[in-house]
Amino acid sequence: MKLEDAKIKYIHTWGSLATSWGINKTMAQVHALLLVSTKPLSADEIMEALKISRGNVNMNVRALIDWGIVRKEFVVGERKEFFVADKDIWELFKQVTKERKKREIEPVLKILDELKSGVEDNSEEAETFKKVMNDLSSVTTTVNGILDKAIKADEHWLLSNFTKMIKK
Amino acid sequence: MKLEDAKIKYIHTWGSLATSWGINKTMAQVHALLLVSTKPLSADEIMEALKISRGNVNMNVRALIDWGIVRKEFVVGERKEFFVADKDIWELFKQVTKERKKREIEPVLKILDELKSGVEDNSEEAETFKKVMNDLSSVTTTVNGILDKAIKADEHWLLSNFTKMIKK
DNA sequence: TTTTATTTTCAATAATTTTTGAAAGTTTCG
DNA sequence: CGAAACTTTCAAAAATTATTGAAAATAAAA
Repeated sequence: MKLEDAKIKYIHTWGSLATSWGINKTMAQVHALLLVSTKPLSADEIMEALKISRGNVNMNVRALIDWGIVRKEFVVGERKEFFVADKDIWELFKQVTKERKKREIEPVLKILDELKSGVEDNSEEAETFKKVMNDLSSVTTTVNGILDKAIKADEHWLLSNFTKMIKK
Repeated sequence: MKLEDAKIKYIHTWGSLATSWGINKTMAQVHALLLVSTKPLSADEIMEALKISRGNVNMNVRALIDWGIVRKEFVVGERKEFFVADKDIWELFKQVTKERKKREIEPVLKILDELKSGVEDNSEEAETFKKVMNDLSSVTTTVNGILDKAIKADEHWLLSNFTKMIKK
């Protein structure tokens, strides 16, 4: 396969992966483009490469910066802004996990905790409900804690712990 | 809080959580409704509770059955079908993980593997690309393996391993 | 300061996804 | 078998989400 075709295939794949996880397709594609680029890219270059508008590039680049997975890079002799994505994939994974945890897990956990304790009723039915809320909260808290640990870990840690687990 | 209000709040919360993870809102709400119901529900009851059409109920209930988290239950003296969701939340978590892994992780892993080995080019640029694909594949494979382990585990296992990890 | 380059915003538009509802299909019962 | 009860399908409509593009804002250069 030709390098350019492989890059395009990767960018497409990343776009659909994002869609299936509730993330904007273009946002993922801009990130993918930067990730496989050997040099910082300007808004114009991103527009050209992905055939999207300036406004779209701007919004998605800002979102990526907000997620902490893309940053501005100054290029000598250039007035416009250039962007890069770090190539450390383990860091990328941790950062994405951290953001999703903050945005999409923790607020739900908060509501579950309210629900498990906020119902006064003591009927059989209410107890069943509270049990379900409690179990949802418990599993979610456990997963959340594991993700926390992963966020702080280095890749080697994860791999070695994983290997130990497997062997048990 | 009144039990009915708490149920409604939970159903709404689950719907938006689903949306943010790329899952149909109604599908999640039907599941949430069944999860907090103390008895099997018919299509008519689901329509009434969520104020949605028969077609919508049918499609989403089928999808939930396909995901393995809802099943039909026969009710004596009734001709129509009734549905239930198992209340074992750890099992639910494992089943959802299993399905998402199969649907949304493994196909991507396959493509990454093609990309990391399918580029003939040996330029500096091509090597950078292959390195990125390789790292993506490696992190994804590790995570996939951990999920595999979780799917096979019981809740106690996860909790105890997690506790051990934390202490290190 | 004025001009020019560049970035940002956001209302309008387009694309995508979800839902409806009625017709067709199926199953059960008399 | 034929009718009634129930389920499924899917084209059209509605709702949601994403994108455009031009005007406004900002920043740098002259």
